[in-house]
Amino acid sequence: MKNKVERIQKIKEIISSIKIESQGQLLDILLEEGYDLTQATLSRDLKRMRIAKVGDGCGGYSYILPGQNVAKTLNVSHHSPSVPSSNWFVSIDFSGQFCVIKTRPGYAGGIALDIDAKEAEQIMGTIAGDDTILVILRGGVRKKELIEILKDIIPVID
Amino acid sequence: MKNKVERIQKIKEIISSIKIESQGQLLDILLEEGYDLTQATLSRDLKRMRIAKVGDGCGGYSYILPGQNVAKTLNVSHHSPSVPSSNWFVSIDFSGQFCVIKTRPGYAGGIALDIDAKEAEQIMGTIAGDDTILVILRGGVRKKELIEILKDIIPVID
DNA sequence: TAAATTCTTGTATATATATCCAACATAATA
DNA sequence: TATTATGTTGGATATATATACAAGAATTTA
Repeated sequence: MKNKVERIQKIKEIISSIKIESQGQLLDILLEEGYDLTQATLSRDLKRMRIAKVGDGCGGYSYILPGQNVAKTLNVSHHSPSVPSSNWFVSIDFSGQFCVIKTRPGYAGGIALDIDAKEAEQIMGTIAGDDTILVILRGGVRKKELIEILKDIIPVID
Repeated sequence: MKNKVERIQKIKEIISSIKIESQGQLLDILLEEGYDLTQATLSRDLKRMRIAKVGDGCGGYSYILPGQNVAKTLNVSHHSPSVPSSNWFVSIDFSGQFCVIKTRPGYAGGIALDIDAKEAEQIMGTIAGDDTILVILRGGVRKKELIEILKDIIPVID
């Protein structure tokens, strides 16, 4: 099956570049890209590839590659029209006066600028690496307050 | 709900000690242990805990904690941790929930990837510059715990 | 305390995912 | 080549998992 090798590669590529929330979503993208397969096959592929589905900390789910943090930058075709607008988002976590937002590789800096631009008094500052943003909050600021501030940057937040 | 905290702890315990293949199996164990809950609640717990279901490589599935490494299908660390003389390492410091690792110029990014790849639940995230890595820990994580996680990467640590 | 708000949960159900079976393809062996 | 074994897939379906909703705790606020 010549097609299978290619398909597996493509799945990796997609999952490492945009946020996938279900097999159905991934299937749609693959079909649009011209691959011919069914959900049954996709399920088998994901099992063999050891791709995992986990909560994203934000009310949704996300499929992740084993060791996805070892990020290789791919030349990805972003022409899929069904890609959600928040395709950079990976996860969000809170701990004390900090919030850590994980993004797809390369997005952290840009998103941090957006957050800074809101000039919210509750936010003391942000530090961004390549795929992680640290948001430092002023004392006593609650999780909910920050979510309120971020909700138009992270649309899927709940 | 006083019970919830305990239950969450128990779930971690079970998943880290025996192989769980489905929520149903985990649910049965919890019920036997005297916990009173339904599949719906368990599903929510697992989502919040970011526990993932992945193929086990042997025809089945396995639930894993965020800290447990999924065996990667490919690619290994470039600068082998087994090399005793870690010429990149400069210093390590702890302060509250932060750990700052200094490296020789240019190494920080690569080492940070290795730290991320461990997917340790105690680590909330890392941010790397050129010669400095900031490791952000979850609340209550002790210095000793982090050292245990890092000892593969920083061989000289004690 | 009362009222309002925010959690937590179970039931019932919707949705998502895995797998049985049969068909066909591919590869290996005689 | 013929035969056998192994692998891949889709369709249908079974199974597993997620969630809307409502009820009742727990927590906060007035």
